[in-house]
Amino acid sequence: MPLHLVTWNVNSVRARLDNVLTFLDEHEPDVLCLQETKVEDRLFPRVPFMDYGYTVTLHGTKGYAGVATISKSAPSEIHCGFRTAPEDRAPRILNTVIDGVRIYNLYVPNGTALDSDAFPYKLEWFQRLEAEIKATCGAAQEVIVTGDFNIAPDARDVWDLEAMKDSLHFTAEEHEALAGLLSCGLRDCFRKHSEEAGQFTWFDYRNAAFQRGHGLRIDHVYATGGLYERSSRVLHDAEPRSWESPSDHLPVHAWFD
DNA sequence: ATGACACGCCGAGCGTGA
Repeated sequence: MPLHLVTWNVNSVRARLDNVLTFLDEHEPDVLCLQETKVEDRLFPRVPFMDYGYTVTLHGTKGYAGVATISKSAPSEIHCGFRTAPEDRAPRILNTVIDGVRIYNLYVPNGTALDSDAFPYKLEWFQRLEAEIKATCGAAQEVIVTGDFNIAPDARDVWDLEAMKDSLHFTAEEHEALAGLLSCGLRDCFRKHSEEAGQFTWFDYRNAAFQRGHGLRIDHVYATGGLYERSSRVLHDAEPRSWESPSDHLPVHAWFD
């Protein structure tokens, strides 16, 4: 069964509602994984999504972080956050099974600054997720892990290598944490189709970064073996960036045959 | 570049993002 999945950090679903609905109407993906919804579940604008025929699955809180998985088929299984205690300090993980595929929709902690306590939290967060996903990946079920990873994997994924060296989103510790998470057989669908450098998914609002091509590739789609083989195309969609009041992230499409 | 820009927050600057 073919699958068209999109991941998009929308930087507030309410501030971006018109953009998101326009996008949904235009592309009709099977699954839309949103991050940074910045709204508690009872105030999420579910109705317009339901009017488009989608099921809305939420894990949010007031004002910051938050994830939502919008899907044509209703999930057969839903887990919010880590599956083992203690609870995460923010809503960042929505783990659903949709049409037989387990989909982890992630908003990875930013890390804030290397000398802040948010940085070790980011690294520990990856270790917890790795332990959880390793228990799943071994099973027969195919897995997609997608979302805003807040890590640029390698030199091709940053606009200024010198400036990014040893800085947040591009440290050896973060690269190790990401490698650990992926070591159970998750592979980068974008890199299946392109070795090109400078293909970014995030551009700072400041300093005309988008116009200058100053960005990072931090929004990713990873898949296990069978699904990775079925990955036919990945697209960083620049069109919504030209709309009024855009998100600082592009939506990333992933098609599976 | 301690910069910029944008979000939500019981309402004005501030924390946060990347």
